[in-house]
Amino acid sequence: MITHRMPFGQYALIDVGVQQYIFTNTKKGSLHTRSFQLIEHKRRGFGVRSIIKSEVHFMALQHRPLPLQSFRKQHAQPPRCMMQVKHGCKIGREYSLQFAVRSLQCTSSLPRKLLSAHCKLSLPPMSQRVRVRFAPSPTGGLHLGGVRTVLYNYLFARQHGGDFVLRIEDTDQTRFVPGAEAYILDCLKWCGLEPDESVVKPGAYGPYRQSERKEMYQQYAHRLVEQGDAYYAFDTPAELEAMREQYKTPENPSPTYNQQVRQHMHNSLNMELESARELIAEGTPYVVRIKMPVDEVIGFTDMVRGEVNVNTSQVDDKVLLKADGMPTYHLAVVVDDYLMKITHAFRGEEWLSSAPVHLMLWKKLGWENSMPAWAHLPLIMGPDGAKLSKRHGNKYGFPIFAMNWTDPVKNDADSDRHTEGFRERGFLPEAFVNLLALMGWNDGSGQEIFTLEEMVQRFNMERVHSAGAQFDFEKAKWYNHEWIKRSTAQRLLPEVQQVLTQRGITDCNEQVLLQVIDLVKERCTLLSDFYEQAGFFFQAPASIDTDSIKGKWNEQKTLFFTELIRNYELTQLWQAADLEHAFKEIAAVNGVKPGELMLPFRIMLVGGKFGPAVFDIAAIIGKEATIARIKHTLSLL
RNA sequence: GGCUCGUUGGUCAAGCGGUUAAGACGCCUCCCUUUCACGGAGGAAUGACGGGUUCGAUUCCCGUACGGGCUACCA
Repeated sequence: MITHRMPFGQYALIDVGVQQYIFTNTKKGSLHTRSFQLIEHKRRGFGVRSIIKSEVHFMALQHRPLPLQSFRKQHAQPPRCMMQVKHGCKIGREYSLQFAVRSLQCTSSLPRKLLSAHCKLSLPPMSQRVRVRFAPSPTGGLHLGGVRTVLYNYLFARQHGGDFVLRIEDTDQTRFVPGAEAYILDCLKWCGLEPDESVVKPGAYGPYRQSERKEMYQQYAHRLVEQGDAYYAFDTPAELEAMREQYKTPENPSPTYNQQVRQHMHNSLNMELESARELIAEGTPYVVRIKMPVDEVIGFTDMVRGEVNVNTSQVDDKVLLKADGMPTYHLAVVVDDYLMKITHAFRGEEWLSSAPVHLMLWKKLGWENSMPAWAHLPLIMGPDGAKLSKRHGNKYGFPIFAMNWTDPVKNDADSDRHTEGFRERGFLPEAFVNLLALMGWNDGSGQEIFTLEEMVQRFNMERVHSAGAQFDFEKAKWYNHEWIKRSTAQRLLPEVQQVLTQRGITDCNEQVLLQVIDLVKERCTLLSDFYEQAGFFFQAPASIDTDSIKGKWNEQKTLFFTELIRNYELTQLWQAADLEHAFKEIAAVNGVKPGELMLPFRIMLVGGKFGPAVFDIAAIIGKEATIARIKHTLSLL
């Protein structure tokens, strides 16, 4: 018989006779539906196998973070639900336990590394006001993945009644691109994802540009040096290059400034701190690097990936403060997230491997209790499976950026100076945001079309995938098509007007246009399609597909159309039904099947084999245009 | 190479130990439609591999393979 203990936060402490185990769940989700990892055990006398079919009781999950120590103090509270060990087994040097909770079953195993002291949760208490941030660097266009990150931030913030802040990460002076910041703001505006706080709408936590917060970072960098958690390094770029060359081997193609290497470099670790200060006083350029501890395991609970643990020995000593006095991303995110009271940090998976550095900083700066919950979002890939980049757009012919972007630094000779955006390609912002949301998230119901409001309602981090998704432009177009079909003519009006204007169709009656939009919208996948589908209502077609008529043309048909012209010229009735009636009557008189006449008539009016019902078209374009177009085509045959 | 994350049809994906393995995009066939589209009905196509646990594994565990990411005084 196994006595029970209970989990707090994510821990389940289980007494197994004389053995004591502590479990923590390894994945997102609640305790009874996820797997657990046995993270600490004391073996006394008998193996896991002997507890097969024993019973374990434990407490229900409480969504409250708790350090291991305090957990231990409190574990005497009464259990709330039962867990039954179903079986245990040994795999190599590891153990696997399987147990059932109520009717559900879970499996756990002993991890390879015993991670006893590192099971602190990173979920902040939800009583705190939720604050999230998107922190782009203004170095160019805003691409898909960026917008998706914004979207998830936005949805999460709205859903929890929190704040969404936009922070500009412009710490790299060398990569400054004029206009990029304003462009990002414009993109967010177009998408309808406007931040609550930003450079143009400051809140209580400004400034919102990192370059304007320069001094703040320095004090923390120096504090870390004081504490011995960071150090000054005087290595020149050439020396660093030499170091890389020196340590480079086929097995280790990219050596890092790590725990071994730092002992041989020009830094304050290898001299008296005073001498280092003197060097600095003399004006020697220096950087501050973090001193990663030797052989500690550092881990956190990622909202999408579960437990992530890394040994600090594998992490290099990243630069925190650059020689120009600016912080690197690593220092800046931590300091700013802390100062801006960020509760949840969403970013792309490309950041996962530097998370240990950030974690260490939170810890060493003494802010561990305010650390945000992390969520590393899956990457969006190109058709070839690699992280989506501008390159893919060029190669496969689809946009990557939200809106057109012209790089002011490049000149016209550069082929990639101009990059096309989804907006200019003819996407509706509603569709763009919708399709992005579904790259990595779904609500489980099978629904694919969501309004922003619906997404705010349904969004749930627990349903965010951990695997990357390949971007499929065909599917993206489908979303747009769906949105165009579902939108009212009134909603589409401004965009359609713009498309037509750009193509030189400037004076169209608004009422007529609304009618036309409803008639043709189901044929438009991109907004630009409205030119082909609606343009002929306002302008005679530029070219007529006479080849499709000529084959079956004959004198009889010419006679029919001349008679039709005569009839239409005289009639006062110009409704679609009237026109059709007259058309069929004349066909019958001439002994021609209407079916053979409809296609030529359509081609005369629209130029090709497409468009809505012919008589609807004739009714809208009016008597004059209808007759003129028939005559024009007749002259070509 | 090291570390790390991932792996259900061509693509997006549901599923949380027992299913004929949803649905969507794309593709194909048919119907509707005197054009194109919309709509409707069908179809082909899926759990990387090897072990383990279990009465039973797509689902839990381990390993291998493959893919991604990171490996800058860039973010």
